[in-house]
Amino acid sequence: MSLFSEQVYKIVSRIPKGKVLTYKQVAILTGNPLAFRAVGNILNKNHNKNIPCHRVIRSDGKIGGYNKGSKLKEKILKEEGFVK
DNA sequence: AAAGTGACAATTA
DNA sequence: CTAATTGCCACTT
Repeated sequence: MSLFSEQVYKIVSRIPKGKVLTYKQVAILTGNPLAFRAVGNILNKNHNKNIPCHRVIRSDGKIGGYNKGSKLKEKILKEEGFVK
């Protein structure tokens, strides 16, 4: 575990239900606005169930991916009432 | 230790 | 407007 990943986990886990953050936003909150690339990488390698990684989407408004299947991610977002 | 990978983003054509 | 290219970071091998 590195400081960066730790920050990412902390922030993502703090995302309230019904809300979503973009990878860029998360990167900014971690303190590295240019590490949006790494944010996705962290969430991808570490599929922690304590962390709602499905609340993180692309800045383009696209779903992006999901360690359990991007299909499920999209489903969850719709279930939680998030609409782009 | 060095090179490669990826759930991205912004720019250019 | 959409499609393709380049740059970036941290992690994995």
